[in-house]
Amino acid sequence: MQINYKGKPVELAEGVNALDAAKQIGGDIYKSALLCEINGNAMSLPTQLRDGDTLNLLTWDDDVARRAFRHTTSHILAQAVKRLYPNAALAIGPAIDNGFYYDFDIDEPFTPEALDAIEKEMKKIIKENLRLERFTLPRDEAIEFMKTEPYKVELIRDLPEDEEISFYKQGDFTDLCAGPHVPSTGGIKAVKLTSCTGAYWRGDSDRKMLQRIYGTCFPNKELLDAYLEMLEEAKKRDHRKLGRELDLFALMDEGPGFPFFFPKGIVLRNLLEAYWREEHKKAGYDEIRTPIILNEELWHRSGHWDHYKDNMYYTKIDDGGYAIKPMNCPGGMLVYKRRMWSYRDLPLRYAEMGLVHRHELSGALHGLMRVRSFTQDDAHLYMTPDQIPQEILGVINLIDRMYKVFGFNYRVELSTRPESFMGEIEQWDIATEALRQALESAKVQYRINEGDGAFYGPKIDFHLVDSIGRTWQCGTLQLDFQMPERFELEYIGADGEKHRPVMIHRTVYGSMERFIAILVEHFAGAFPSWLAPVQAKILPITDRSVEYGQQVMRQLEAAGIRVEIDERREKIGYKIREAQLEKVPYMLVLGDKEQDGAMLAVRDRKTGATTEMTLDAFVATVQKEVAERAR
RNA sequence: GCUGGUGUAGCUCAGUCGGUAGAGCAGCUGAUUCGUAAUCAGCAGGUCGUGUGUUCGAGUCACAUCACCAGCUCCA
Repeated sequence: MQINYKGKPVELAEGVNALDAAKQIGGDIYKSALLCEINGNAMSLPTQLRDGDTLNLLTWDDDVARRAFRHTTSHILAQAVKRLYPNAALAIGPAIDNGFYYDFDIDEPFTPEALDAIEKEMKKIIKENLRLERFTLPRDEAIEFMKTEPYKVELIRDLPEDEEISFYKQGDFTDLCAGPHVPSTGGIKAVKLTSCTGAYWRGDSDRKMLQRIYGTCFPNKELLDAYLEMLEEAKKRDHRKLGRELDLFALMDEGPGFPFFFPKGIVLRNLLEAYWREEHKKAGYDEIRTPIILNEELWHRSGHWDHYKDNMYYTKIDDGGYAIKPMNCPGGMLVYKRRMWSYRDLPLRYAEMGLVHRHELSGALHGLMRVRSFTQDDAHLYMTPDQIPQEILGVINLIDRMYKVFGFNYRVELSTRPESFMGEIEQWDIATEALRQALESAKVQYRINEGDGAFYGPKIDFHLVDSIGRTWQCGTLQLDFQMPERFELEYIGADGEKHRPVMIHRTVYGSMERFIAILVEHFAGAFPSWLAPVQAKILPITDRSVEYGQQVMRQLEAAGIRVEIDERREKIGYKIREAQLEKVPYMLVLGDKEQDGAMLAVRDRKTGATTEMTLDAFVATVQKEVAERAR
């Protein structure tokens, strides 16, 4: 028979599988192939080929193959656990980014020592080099076959009627699985179990908590070591560590989830706000500010009471009930309602740096990424229905422009109607479709996040990545027909009649706190000069140069440069080391030579190179970088 | 909130079998006046997260509680 491989015909014996074909094709591909595609479908290598098939061999470099490799390792994990804990019930064990996990229902949670033993057993299974064999069963027989595994039975019952129910068997272990897999356990050359933790069955906090084991695996030990080293490096960028080291911000025991910002942190924050105001002014926004504490009745009217009351903080003023705002929109509504509007006034774009408080679960708090008190760079846009597409696009473009200045790559998600929602389903469908069309017309790559919308409307979320690859929602764009309804917002149309405006809620940074955390990790604390809390540090070599240093400092300050001086009687090497650790972009080393020539010796933090220049030239350099927001 | 882990000086960490607490860095004092990533010496610094208990005696054991870390759930 003849198959097609890389556009060329290959002659093969009848009944040969893809693994045999790989051997016959020759070269190293046989050793590195993990998986194949037959006519475009990902399949395990031992799959029989048929005359006319198009074959593609996949290696570690292919995402699909990596996932299969990790998935096979999760089966090995399950097999090892079953050998050591025959009573453990199997739940699910998928491949994830950078590794895999498997959930078990077991009486005693796993301990770190138990993980070592399980990892040892996994290595034994790998050494046994067991072949993975696929078979299928009709639904009834599948349930009968898995009758000792209640979670598997539940999974089988939930499979669609017409779905083929397949199993993979490796030695003494068989698991319900759609596949595909690598051919045998021997291919997993490097494996490490990284952690164990509780996880709810099917992600539902009302259901039983199972025990999850996480691990990672690679086709060789070098890749595993490189990965572990990368994780160690990433930890050094952790914003919680850098925030303390660079004296920017910190969280204290006295206020869990309520961050403190120190002078340098506030410089950074103010710079971000200044840039934000500049962009928003250009984009036609006006800025407002609304109170942090508002009357309880307002929160009933907005619907927050019904959908958000467990996340809110409350207080009493005289005898009246008040709530601390968890969102800025109700206050914004009142600002809109202060007068009557004409269709000629719309769209109206009101931005607000709004400080909100939310009672997040204690276990959810995470440095500045997830706090209980944060400032949203919020805005509410009020428009006529026909202005919707253009306003959505305006927001998408604004977010894209601002993220690019920082050099961020971001991921976009369209989040649809949640289980707990306000309003009519038809309106939700219209709003969701409007967002989808805007994404399509802006040619933005996105994925759908089913059921993750806000209670008042669907949304587009913009996610940024932290130092160890976790993603965090920052920017958001939410289309809302509900609040205008609830607050009876109106404008007078061209027809002289009253109409209801449509509203968009949106943020760019998301929250100042989270954005700063991402920013710190993105730059590993070494901010570009336009954002650096201290742009230049003057390092006099001896006491003799301190006065010249102070004179330089005054001139730089007058030119608007953020500068510090290190007057301590320390050696220059020591001062440089400290300035370097503080990640100051420029160090000005000043000694007798510089003073005599009225020059500066400018040391660049990035390269360590020193350049002689005049004060004016240095000012020009920094001012140019700031103006361009150079990275 | 849930599962597991951690909590000792400002920071990073040691502390054995239960016998009354230790280092490096930072800080302070003094000396050193020095040319591109750590000068030397001395001093000071802790109710061992908090509380209760067991014990002749608790950093160490038990229970409770608070905070933090990883994950789940939730979310900007």
